[in-house]
Amino acid sequence: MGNQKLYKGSLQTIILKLLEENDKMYGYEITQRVKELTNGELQITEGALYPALHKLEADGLLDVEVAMVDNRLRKYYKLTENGTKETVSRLAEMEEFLRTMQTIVNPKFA
Amino acid sequence: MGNQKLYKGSLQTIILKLLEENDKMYGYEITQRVKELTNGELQITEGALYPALHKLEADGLLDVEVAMVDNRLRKYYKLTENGTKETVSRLAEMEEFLRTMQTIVNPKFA
DNA sequence: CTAACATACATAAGAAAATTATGTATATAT
DNA sequence: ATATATACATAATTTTCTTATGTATGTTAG
Repeated sequence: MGNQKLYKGSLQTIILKLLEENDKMYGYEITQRVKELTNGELQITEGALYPALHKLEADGLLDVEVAMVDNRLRKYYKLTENGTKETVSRLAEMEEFLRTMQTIVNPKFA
Repeated sequence: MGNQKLYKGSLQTIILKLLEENDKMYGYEITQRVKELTNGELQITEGALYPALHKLEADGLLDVEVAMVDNRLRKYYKLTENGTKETVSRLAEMEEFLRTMQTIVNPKFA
């Protein structure tokens, strides 16, 4: 993903959040949406993205559905029931984390 | 450190920030201050802390000064000139990261 | 008085999650 | 004809942590 190591550990949560909003998305689409959302700040690399998607699928949080569009392969991912539950708790953890980090780096606004 | 992988990548920045505020601190003190600041949310482990301090020192961002207090060894760390500069840019990156993550997980409040 | 807990350092083995590089293939624009 | 975009993938390596272990002293509770 991006250049900074700070994002390490948050990729799965980002993917889950996007799928919560968009019902189904394919890998390349996710990279583009993130780039767009963050004004280019965060560039998810393929070497990080695809293994992450495969892991989420293996863990039963995502289902995959293959499609051919314009003669190109696409793998659409969507949240499973379990994935939807897990997304809620991952987002809660993320918000807790963000609050905690704010407290540390900017105690005045905590 | 804590149990969540979200903190991965942020330990160095946390250490630098505390040293910016406190002039000089020793390892154990850092773990306690962080625990205190975060109401126990973030527990920095020794296996993460000491290698991080050694790396910051090796990179020329920290100076170390050994002391004996109550018959126990303490290694006081403080920012070098370079460390002070680096802290400013690391904190800027951290705030950018926090804003970006907020944008992603909570678009309404971006 | 002794066992647990706190203080204070350290390192080594292993796991997790990325980066970087590479590979395949099609479509479009210069 | 070449570069760029779309779309997937994996392998080698690096970074950063977790977990476990080791040394040593001081304090507190049963």
